[in-house]
Amino acid sequence: MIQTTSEENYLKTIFHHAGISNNAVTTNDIAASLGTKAASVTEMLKKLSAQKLIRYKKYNGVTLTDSGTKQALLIVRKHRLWEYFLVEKLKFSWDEIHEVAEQLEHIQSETLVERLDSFLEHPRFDPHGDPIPDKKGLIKKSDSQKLIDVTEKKEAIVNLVTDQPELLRYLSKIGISIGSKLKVMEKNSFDQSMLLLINGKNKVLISSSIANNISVQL
Amino acid sequence: MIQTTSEENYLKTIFHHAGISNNAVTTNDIAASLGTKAASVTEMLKKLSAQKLIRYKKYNGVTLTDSGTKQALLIVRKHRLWEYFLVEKLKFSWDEIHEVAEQLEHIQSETLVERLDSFLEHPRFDPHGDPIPDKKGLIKKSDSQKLIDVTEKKEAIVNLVTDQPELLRYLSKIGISIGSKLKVMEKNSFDQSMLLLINGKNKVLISSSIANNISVQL
DNA sequence: ATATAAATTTAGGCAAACCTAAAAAATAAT
DNA sequence: ATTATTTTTTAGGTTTGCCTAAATTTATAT
Repeated sequence: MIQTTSEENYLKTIFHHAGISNNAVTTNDIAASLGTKAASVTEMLKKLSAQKLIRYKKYNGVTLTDSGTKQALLIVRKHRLWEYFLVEKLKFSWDEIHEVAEQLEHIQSETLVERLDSFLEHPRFDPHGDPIPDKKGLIKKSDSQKLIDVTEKKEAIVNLVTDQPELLRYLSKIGISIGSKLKVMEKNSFDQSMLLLINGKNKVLISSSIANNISVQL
Repeated sequence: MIQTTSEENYLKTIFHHAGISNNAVTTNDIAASLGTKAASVTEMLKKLSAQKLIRYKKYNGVTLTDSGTKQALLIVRKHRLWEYFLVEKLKFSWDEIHEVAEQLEHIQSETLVERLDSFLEHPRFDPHGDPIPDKKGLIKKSDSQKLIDVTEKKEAIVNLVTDQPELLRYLSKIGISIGSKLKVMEKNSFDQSMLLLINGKNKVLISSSIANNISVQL
């Protein structure tokens, strides 16, 4: 059940592209992320599929199975723990850590990960603010935060909206309600407006005052 | 100038077999250590030779070049620093560390090694008591110790012998003088006698009273 | 010194993970 | 709806690091 480094990288990439809602991911997207060619991706998808880590149907993109998701989350856990270690203990700045963590995340030793976690006193977020899954691959729900504070490229789920009927009406019109999945596509620094992708479908631009009134969790 | 993991393992193995005095190492010995077959070793020796990391002449064994030795020492440095980390910080017992350190030593990042070294406050010996080379690949000479205290399988260089003329005569007869390279082949626990390999050539058994009067450094 | 044994190298193959180029399927555009 | 475009897959190739079996070289033993 141990994956090769390459298989792990594919799982991780699929996981990151699929987002929380485990959307189907395309061959080309994977190739682009990994810097490989589509043909190589197809080959690997067959291998991962044979291991039941992904659901793969020709020409149809892939989704992670539960088992695949768990594997991916454990790799993410390792990656983020090492990032935390590099910043907190070795005093790396957080733009130096990615390359090294990419290597460290593939070290195979459950003991190592758990001892590292203890040594670091069970951090819940990595230096980029991303949550660190626990040893079972579960991400503890983060406390909710204002949408306006969500970083670019992050996905979040709508949690609460203030009960101003006018705002609620507007939000429902553009397709935002509790439980909606939002991805922050762009944040415009001059006016704090945000371009959102709603439920993976529609793009909408919202003003900072609206973003300020939507509460989400990652 | 960056090696593959496999190349690094070959260099390290050659280094460990060659000992301080850089003796020629045989194809079969390398194969046995690495759990590969002789044919695979031959193949790799050609690659390392092409990179001028070893001197290789068919049927003649190999020795490390200066460049190869330096590479090997840097890998050893990483290995031992990680071992120290695992024991001192992550509370591994020292029989659990080898497998993990074997993986960690191949992480490619000079910055990582140097920051780790600082974080650990520049340890000079790993948990097995082996010296940790510095960033230039130099092993600081350890303080001299009595031959009787040297661990089995370790190599040491004769440093000082007490000036008892009788002892000196005896030692010179069996081929031991200042600068001789000794490898401790066996230590007999019942009488503390030691079987030594002198300068990689002759085997000699010495009693504990003699071993007690020879000072060496690793 | 010659035969036997052991060590080493060569030759030919295999699996993993990549590639290019061509074929097939799905999507988009007129 | 049919063509054009894009995406994906298939069909060979390449490289790295390993393998087995056979050939060669070196070492050992009578």
